[in-house]
Amino acid sequence: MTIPRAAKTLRRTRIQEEKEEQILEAALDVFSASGFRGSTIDQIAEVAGMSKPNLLYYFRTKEAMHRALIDRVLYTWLEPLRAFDAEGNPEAEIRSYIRRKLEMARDFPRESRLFANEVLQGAPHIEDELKGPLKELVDEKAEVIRAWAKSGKIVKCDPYHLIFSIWSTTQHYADFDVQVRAVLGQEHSGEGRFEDAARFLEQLFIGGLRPDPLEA
Amino acid sequence: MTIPRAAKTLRRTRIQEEKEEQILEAALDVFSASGFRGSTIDQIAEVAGMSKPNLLYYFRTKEAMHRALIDRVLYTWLEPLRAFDAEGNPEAEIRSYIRRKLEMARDFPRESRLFANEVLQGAPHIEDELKGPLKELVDEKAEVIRAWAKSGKIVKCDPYHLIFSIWSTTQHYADFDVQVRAVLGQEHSGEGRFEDAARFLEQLFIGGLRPDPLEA
DNA sequence: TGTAATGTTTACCAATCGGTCAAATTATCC
DNA sequence: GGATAATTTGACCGATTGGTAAACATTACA
Repeated sequence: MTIPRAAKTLRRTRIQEEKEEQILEAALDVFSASGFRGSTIDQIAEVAGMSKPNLLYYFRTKEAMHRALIDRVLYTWLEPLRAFDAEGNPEAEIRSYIRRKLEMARDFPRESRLFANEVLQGAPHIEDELKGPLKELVDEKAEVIRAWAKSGKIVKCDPYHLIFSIWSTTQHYADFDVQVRAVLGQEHSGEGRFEDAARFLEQLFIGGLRPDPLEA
Repeated sequence: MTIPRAAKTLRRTRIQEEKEEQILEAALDVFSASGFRGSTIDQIAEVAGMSKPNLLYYFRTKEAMHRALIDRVLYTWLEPLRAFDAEGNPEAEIRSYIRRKLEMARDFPRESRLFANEVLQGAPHIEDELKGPLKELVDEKAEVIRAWAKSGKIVKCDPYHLIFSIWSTTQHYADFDVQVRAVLGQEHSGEGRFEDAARFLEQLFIGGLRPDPLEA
């Protein structure tokens, strides 16, 4: 009798690697475009170019596919924030954080939308990740920012809301891409909008965080 | 033979008003939480407290319900931007725009999520509204901002990206509420977070848009 | 090369989907 | 109060949903 599920095998074969990769790629396409509830296994199967039971051979359920996808993407997604360096120059750190986040919005919009869909619908599948690893990382970086503010390197401000504002402004260009393009019109919808956005956001945040000269 | 659809009657009865109201209220609950594809008529019927065929007596299709809901909410949603006054003081106008948008995120999060879901998933049902009325309104207000920048009342910047950044930072507190609360932790998840956000955002935007003293 | 494990597919299932129908119930108005 | 229009519902429809069973095909490896 054969062991019916790839998950139960101990060593992963070459085919397993390839097919799981192929499936997660398709799943990213579909989940990011329709959210968990709005996506169907059939859609993913079609995009992946294989039969539905074949998908379910590699991932027992729709939830398992979604979870595997999230696990795979989450670590990478937090990389820019992790790179935030306490020792660095505040202005340069914030500038490069904005730039990195904007690059991710441009180059990995599906990943951004995957999380956006999930969080927007109440984060039923990633609540633990938000309250655990994400919160810990943000707490750590918020402490860095707080120290910068205290020492007068940047203006006194709430570090959490600063981080939220960088997240929201940058991810906006991935998550609300259709709206951004609709408003900018055809003539400004080229990739140049990311450079314009970078210029504006750097100006906004650098100017808005410049330490108050009266305090010192 | 009775006319089978309420939509075909010329005068709306009291019952029609009430039930349509009741349905749209339930539809807002469900659509904002799961997006169009992820929502079902049965869910809406249950929330509305009536049978599915009864819903379909007032709105022939799921799409019709969604459309009616969007039409009803869109105008109100754009009210704060419409109130943006060219004659006013730039700093005060921007400050009050931020405040109004934040109030809406706090008081009408479902409306915010309704649009967020829709836009996030490619805006298949509101593309026309985005490219038409929304774009026109934004174009008009962008011109106002551009004039302020030109006359040195605020720093020279791209007005469209300024508007995007106000939208994204404020709506973030509605659309990503779960994430905001998870990161802030239980102790800072009271309604005070909206005041903290308002304080930070006003500081950021007022500081970031202050005209460069070197130019004048 | 044989064979056991791995991978793939066709056919299918019960549950749920959006939506219809006709019958039953309720409100309106003379 | 009775006729007529408006409203409500249970039963139902075909299509789609997530997922299964089992036969079939392929691969890896001795």
